[in-house]
Amino acid sequence: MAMRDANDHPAKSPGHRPRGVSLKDLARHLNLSPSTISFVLNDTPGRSIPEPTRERIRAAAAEFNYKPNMIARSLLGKPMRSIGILLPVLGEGYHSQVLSGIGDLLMEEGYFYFTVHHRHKQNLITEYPALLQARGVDGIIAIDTKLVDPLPLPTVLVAGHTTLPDITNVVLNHELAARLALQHLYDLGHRKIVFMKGQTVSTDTELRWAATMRVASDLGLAMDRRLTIQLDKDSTSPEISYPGIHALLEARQKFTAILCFNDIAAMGSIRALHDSGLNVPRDVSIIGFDDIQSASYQVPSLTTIRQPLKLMGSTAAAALLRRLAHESLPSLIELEPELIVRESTAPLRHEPARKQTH
Amino acid sequence: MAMRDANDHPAKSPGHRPRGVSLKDLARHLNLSPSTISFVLNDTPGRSIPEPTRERIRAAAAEFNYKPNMIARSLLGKPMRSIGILLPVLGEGYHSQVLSGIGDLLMEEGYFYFTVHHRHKQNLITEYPALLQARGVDGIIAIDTKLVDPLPLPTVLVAGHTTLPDITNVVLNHELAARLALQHLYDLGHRKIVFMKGQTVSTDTELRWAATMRVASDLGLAMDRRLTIQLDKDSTSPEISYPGIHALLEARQKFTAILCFNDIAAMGSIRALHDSGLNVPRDVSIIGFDDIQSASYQVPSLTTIRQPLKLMGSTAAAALLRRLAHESLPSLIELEPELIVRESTAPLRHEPARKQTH
DNA sequence: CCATTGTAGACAAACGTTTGTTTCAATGTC
DNA sequence: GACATTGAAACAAACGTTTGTCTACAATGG
Repeated sequence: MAMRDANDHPAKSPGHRPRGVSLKDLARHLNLSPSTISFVLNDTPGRSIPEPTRERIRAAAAEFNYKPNMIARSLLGKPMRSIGILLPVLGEGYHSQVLSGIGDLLMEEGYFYFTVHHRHKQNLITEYPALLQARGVDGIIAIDTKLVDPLPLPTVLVAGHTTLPDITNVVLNHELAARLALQHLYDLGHRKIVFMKGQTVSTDTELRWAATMRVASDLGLAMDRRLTIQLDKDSTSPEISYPGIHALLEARQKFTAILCFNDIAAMGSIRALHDSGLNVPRDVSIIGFDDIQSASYQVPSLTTIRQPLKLMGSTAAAALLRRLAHESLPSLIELEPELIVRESTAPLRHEPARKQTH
Repeated sequence: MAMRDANDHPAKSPGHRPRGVSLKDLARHLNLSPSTISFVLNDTPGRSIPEPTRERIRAAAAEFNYKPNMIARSLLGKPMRSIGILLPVLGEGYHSQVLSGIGDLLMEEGYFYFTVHHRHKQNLITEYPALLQARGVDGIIAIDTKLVDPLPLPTVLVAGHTTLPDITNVVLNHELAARLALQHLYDLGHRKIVFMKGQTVSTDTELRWAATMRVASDLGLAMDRRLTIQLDKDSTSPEISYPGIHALLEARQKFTAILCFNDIAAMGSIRALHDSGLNVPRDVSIIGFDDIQSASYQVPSLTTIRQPLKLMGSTAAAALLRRLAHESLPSLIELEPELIVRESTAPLRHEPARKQTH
């Protein structure tokens, strides 16, 4: 049962990294060569090993909980079965949900993954892929990340919108998203709508804005520059939308609805309105974007455009695995948003609106 | 500038894993031996290499963006500078915040990490460490995970409460947490308090419950079995507390405050009360636990016991790195909670409470 | 002038796998 | 009985590093 010889200290020479049982250990124990064991454990075709020997080997492998060292294996060019995920920031919300979708699928398929956050810093974005490669990842998934150079490894982007060759993008149908949101507000009677533009670091910002503009003009909705909020703080906390809403109220702008860039901003907006004595949805309708987990448990719960975030994650992961298996892939995979109507939107009241805000 | 010879296809034989520039490539280019380059790049002491040569090597390394292959290096027993993180589930809330604290510190120190979720399944918990080891991690951090066997690698636990030898636990001072929460409710005049016990899978459940019992008895608060909610669904969504609250209302129990197991449950509780026509904090005071990011942006915002989650994460990570550097560590690191008073708690009203709930 | 020392490197082994090739005995064929 | 075939396994090279040892040459000292 004792695997190692008596004089074979578990922690060896200077570089004493704890290591599991090796093929060699097993070989010594079975009086076989490492290669024979490798053949059996990998079911390598074209090698004749009699069944009794195979049994003996498999039994010993199970007994000593032998796991092949992926590191040695990958040095030979075999896949390491681990991948790298690049994202702007850890924590709640959008990235977290996508990550969760990726993680579920990868673990199911027996892949492990590194998570790497770069806070949109360009030097980190360019540096990390090589460091991941040095750790043996087979491929990379980048979420909401602006890639400039092509990566040295198979890559799939979530919300990436790049035209780099050989890269698959998993994106939302922003045109439909904008249509669902604006049509909903329009049908409720809203005409004075505040538009919120995302932070410039976010890769979705431009596409979504353009789509929103197009749909607004289709519906004959006026685009009033003064009813536009530009998010700037690179934060994942609801305070991002606080200053913008506050400025609007200060300037005594009239509006009856806000189309928020995401649910976090929607939460902040509700809070800001609430703090100024305005009620959602009585005085102002709010529509969010993403449908993060807490959106349905807010008071009021958020009407929002659901992005299938987990699905986007798992789709991206599945795409990368297919690419690793040398299947060919489309360069664009578009997923459909969905309007989720909850409490934060309501029909326009026709009584003369609020007057005093503070 | 072209690094490889003409006949040296970038994608070689069958096992064509894309690989970066190797020491050998560099050696060929510089007409030096790999070892010499290794000496220079690692500043190995006791080797005499003249400055001009050193410069030449460093220049070439920079030019070709050479990064040492950690995999080959780790095969020799050197640290791989990556670690494995074990946690129950991805997504929002507690784990996510701790993870964020760990991730920040690790990346700052140039470490990479695998994230592995096991959904409290015992077979996965026992299996994953060996698979992480096979991928070369130097150590493991486990969050809210019930370990049974000692791991083959240096380990730090967050909210682990194990007495396994050689393991450092990073935990909250639950005694103080319970005192802060109950004293707050007590001072507001509440005596009929609902206690909520966490899911049995959560490692914090027992300690927190025991501490709560002790403090309650210190304050002379009655423990009414009928005013106890046992969470059971293993979920991170607010619905976990919905059934419990609902049952309480059905049974027409009288209570004026709820001490929730975490903020998620608090959100669900507020929602459940709200749906039954009860207002928080007017009719019932709610106190949460954790202070997750969205706690302050709820309406009403949550009074809660803040766990320094990010700090717990970074503390655990720092501890692991110290252990990897062979420094000795205490087996317990206790961090202090903090009472955050917001809108969800209020003084007890003395008018006869609500009567009809539906 | 020859022995000693020091300098600037090259060389080789090792880590744990995979895999193409070789070995050796037993069996089968003429 | 000589020879080819096959079965079962060992052997060896390779992957990209690190590191202990070795070599070639120049400079120094007496």
